[in-house]
Amino acid sequence: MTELAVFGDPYQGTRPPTRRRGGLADDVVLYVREQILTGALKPGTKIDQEALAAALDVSRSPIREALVILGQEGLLDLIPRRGAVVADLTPEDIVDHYELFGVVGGRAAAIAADTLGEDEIEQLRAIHERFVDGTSDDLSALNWAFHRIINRTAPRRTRWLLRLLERSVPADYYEFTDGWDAQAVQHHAAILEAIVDRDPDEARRRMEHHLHESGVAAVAHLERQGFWED
Amino acid sequence: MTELAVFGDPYQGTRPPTRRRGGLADDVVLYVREQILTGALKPGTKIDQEALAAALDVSRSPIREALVILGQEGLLDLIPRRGAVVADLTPEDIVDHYELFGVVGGRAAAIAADTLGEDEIEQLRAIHERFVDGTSDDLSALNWAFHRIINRTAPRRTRWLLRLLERSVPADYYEFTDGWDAQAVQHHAAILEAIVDRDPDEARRRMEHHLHESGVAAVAHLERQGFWED
DNA sequence: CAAACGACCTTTGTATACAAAATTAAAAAT
DNA sequence: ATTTTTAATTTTGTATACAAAGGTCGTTTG
Repeated sequence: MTELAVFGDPYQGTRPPTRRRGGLADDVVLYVREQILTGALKPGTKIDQEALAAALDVSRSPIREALVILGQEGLLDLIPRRGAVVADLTPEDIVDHYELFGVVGGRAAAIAADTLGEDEIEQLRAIHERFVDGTSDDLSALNWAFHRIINRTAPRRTRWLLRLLERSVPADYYEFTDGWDAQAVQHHAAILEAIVDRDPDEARRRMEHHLHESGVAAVAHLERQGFWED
Repeated sequence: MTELAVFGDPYQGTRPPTRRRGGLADDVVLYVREQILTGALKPGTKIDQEALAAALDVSRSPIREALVILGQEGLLDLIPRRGAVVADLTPEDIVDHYELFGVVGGRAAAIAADTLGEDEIEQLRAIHERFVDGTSDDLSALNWAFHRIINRTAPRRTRWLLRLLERSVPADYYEFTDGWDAQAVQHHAAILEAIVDRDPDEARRRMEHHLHESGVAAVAHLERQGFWED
């Protein structure tokens, strides 16, 4: 894909940015995170640096940097001098995480209700329309775009935390849960309404509710997938 | 200090644990974070890995791991292939950060109001008494102990986030602000009351308010210290 | 037979070495 | 004189080498 192709992309700004390629450590993070969040790496499993390095065909340097990042995200427990272990990730953790997502995202929604420009509200409405419509092939991208418009008005530190919370949890999975889209449409509609009404408190409550339910859906989905089997 | 001394320590559990010594990277993190949060390292300053390594007399390996951690904390901007730069830290960032602390700590307080055992409430009251009294030499430790009892009942992920938020912000400074202790006593009393009343919603509101005011105090203190001069 | 000790092996943490990108400085061209 | 190009230098990212702590397993000792 060339740089120029972006200008013709109808999804402009409705999609997570294709991460500007950093170093090998980023790749390792992506790989290991995926392994953990899909359940391929079970809690308690020790990460052998040398083995991982060999498997991904890189040296231990980027491996170690990746482990530090995943440790900061809470996905690994880093015990000095005895290595990294996959952290527990119980249903309670998932629910808790989405609840946190809720209070932080709720804050963003409240701010959005206060500060979003009319033009941005119009964008939000347009995206929501397409989401309701459901004919779009990429509902996940539309969902992301909806939240993005709300979140990007939040102050810097709040945006930072939202990005952090977004990364370190199973996502993009529950979105295909049966009936989830219908529920999400309802939630989004309610949030949009509160924002249009310039009602920050209601926007916050509804965003909290939305993310709480998303957490429940995520747990249900993971359970169905056998994430906690064996 | 020997291990055994702990058993005779009257401050048992009222003090942040003296970090179990990890690797050199931890030391570097502590050092650089201190430099940033005291204003010695101004936003925009580039971190020269080699120079830092030389200054701290370690190799670049632990330096790089430290920079990754500080990047995750949002104190550094890590730009691939061109190094680490001290991130902006405006008054708005500080306020925002404490506001986030508020919503997360508020959640913890709400949970505490619901789930704290009578014995723990008694501990909380005892600590608060000593805090009110003010004769203790270490008000900061008592303040920390108060919050700790509340926070440790929170679920795992919430505790993780609280620790993260606690680290990456100027703290322990505003505590010596003129009049802050008096205000904190008021706030703590109100929070304690809500917990005793088993009123989660009020506990949350009051904790949010407490941390909001703490943020304002922190900014005022930093401004007075000339943190944003030059 | 169980617990404790110790030699051996493995794995982590740190330092150093090397390759490639980015920055700087100098030279050439407009 | 200013801008562009190109060569030299610095600095990052990655790989490898080395030292020390941790773990293992067999032996010894009570």
